[in-house]
Amino acid sequence: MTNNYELYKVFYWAAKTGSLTQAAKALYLTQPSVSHAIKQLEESFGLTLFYRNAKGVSLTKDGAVLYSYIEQSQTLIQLAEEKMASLKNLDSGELRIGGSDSLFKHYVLPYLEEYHYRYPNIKLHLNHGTTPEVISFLKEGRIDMGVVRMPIVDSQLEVRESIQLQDCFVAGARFAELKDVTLTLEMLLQYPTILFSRNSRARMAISELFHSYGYQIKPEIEVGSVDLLIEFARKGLGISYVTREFVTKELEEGSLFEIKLDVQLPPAFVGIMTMRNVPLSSSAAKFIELMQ
Amino acid sequence: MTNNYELYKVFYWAAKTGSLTQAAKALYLTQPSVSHAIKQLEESFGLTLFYRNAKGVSLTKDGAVLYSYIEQSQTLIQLAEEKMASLKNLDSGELRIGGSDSLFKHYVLPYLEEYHYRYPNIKLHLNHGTTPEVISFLKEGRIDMGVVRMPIVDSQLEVRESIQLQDCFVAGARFAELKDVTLTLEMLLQYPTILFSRNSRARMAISELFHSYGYQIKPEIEVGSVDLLIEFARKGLGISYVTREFVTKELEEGSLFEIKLDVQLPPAFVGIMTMRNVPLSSSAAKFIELMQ
DNA sequence: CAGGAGCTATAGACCACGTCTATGACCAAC
DNA sequence: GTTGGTCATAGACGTGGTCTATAGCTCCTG
Repeated sequence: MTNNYELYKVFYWAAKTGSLTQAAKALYLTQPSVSHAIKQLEESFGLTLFYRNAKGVSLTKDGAVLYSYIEQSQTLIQLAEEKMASLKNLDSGELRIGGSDSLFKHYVLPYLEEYHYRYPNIKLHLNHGTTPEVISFLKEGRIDMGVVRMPIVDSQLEVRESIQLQDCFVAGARFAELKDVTLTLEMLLQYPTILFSRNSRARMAISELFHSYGYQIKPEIEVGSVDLLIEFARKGLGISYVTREFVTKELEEGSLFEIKLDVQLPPAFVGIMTMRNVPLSSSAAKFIELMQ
Repeated sequence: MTNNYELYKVFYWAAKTGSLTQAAKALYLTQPSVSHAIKQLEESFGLTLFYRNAKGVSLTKDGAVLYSYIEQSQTLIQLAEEKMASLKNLDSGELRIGGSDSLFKHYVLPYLEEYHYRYPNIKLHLNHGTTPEVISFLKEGRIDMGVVRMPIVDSQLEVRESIQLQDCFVAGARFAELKDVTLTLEMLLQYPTILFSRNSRARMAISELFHSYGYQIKPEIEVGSVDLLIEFARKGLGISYVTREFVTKELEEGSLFEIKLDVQLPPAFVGIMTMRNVPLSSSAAKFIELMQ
């Protein structure tokens, strides 16, 4: 018993409308096609499904039994098709993004607001973690995309380069004497520094820079969040290494100022990671489109 | 959005087995056909349904949503097909018969026993009524077949002639003097007679017979059931007009004897009625086959 | 009662499309 | 590197689903 399921669609409409002619219209077929289809079903079961009357058809006992199953089945398919359409045009679905707290707060958030405004029925899931954590989230399929600092070298990942960030050292009023001075790395090391504690891209980048000049940077204070980096610098606890774009407000209002150095600190790029060879969900594709 | 539902069957198996190749085997297709089918579905939705891995396929988020609907839908269809098969081979279903009490008791019952023994899962419904009532049951679709006395003249009905019955007059010990006598109709009328009260075929037939000879038969007693006809005759309340085949036991044991007449009483036939132009249910077809 | 307007069934022709074979590309494991 | 598994692609083939045309039936109506 392995029927062409298409026949059930015909059966459903014939039973529902009580007329082969009406069913044909609903299915954009001709009446003989419907008649033929019903006959096929009947022959495959060895049962009569419809009484043929002068004014249409009506279900036999056996046909009514079949209908009770097929009706539900068809309804489910119709619901499925509607659901697929709503997923397609982002009337439902979800978007799962991984990244660091600071990038979320300072970079992704505005886009998320716009996205949520446009597609209010897409559920948003944000998973924060370090770059390696985000990468494994991605590989495990727990997120659709990750927003992290470049460079990323992983052949399984596809990385879209996004905005450029410039890290820098900033200090508050306590170190006002450094405002108009250009420091060397060596001079900087005389002051207490505050670095991000976790094994982040930014931390690694600055350590390497000092190392390449023969120095080693040992922070006075290590903190676990970008907000604390900023806060501690403002309070005068030391000189913080932060992303300039994330302290625009403080720099403008003067609560922090940037330390000028005689070396160029390396720029950083934000990358939007997705799995190579894994198709994007429409929600994720739309979000990436929005960010670019 | 009007898809070929056949594609959902392919999708179901692909998702269920996690492999296009396995799905192809389950459906007796080739792998490229399955691949093509899935692609069609994906294009029709504008969504990706599967991740293609080296060792098979796995559902995307969208695909998983679709599967949650389609799985149920397919299960229903499979249940429907099983149910149809069980209806076909009489593992389930019902049989609704209409007829008179006496015919049920003396004629249909043995067949019903055999039928029920062979097909214990077929539910039996017996509806008793007069011939016109049974005919309207049939026309209303409340029964599958009717067992009544002939003749039936109705172009909507198909009537299969069944066994022949012979009505006759019987009496008990009280009228022992009539045992070896052959009576004329006129002589018979001297005795008290007991007839069936309802407007039955048998009653009509005997009234007509007397009428055609210029007499009129007025029963001493009218009773509402065949059992009472027999009982009253045995008790000596009169001469009952009954169907000979229904009193075989009493005739054999001698509690009743048949009155010989000088005229031939008309024979009666039992007819099995079904609706012409309305297909028989398999349960009814089987029962009729059993009776013949 | 004849004729029309529904309905479904049947016959036969046709061509799209679903299926096939053959092959390619890719990946993982040995 | 080789082998054996996966899915994707290309192109050919032929069947089966669809069509048109028509018949047959029932009911309704003038």
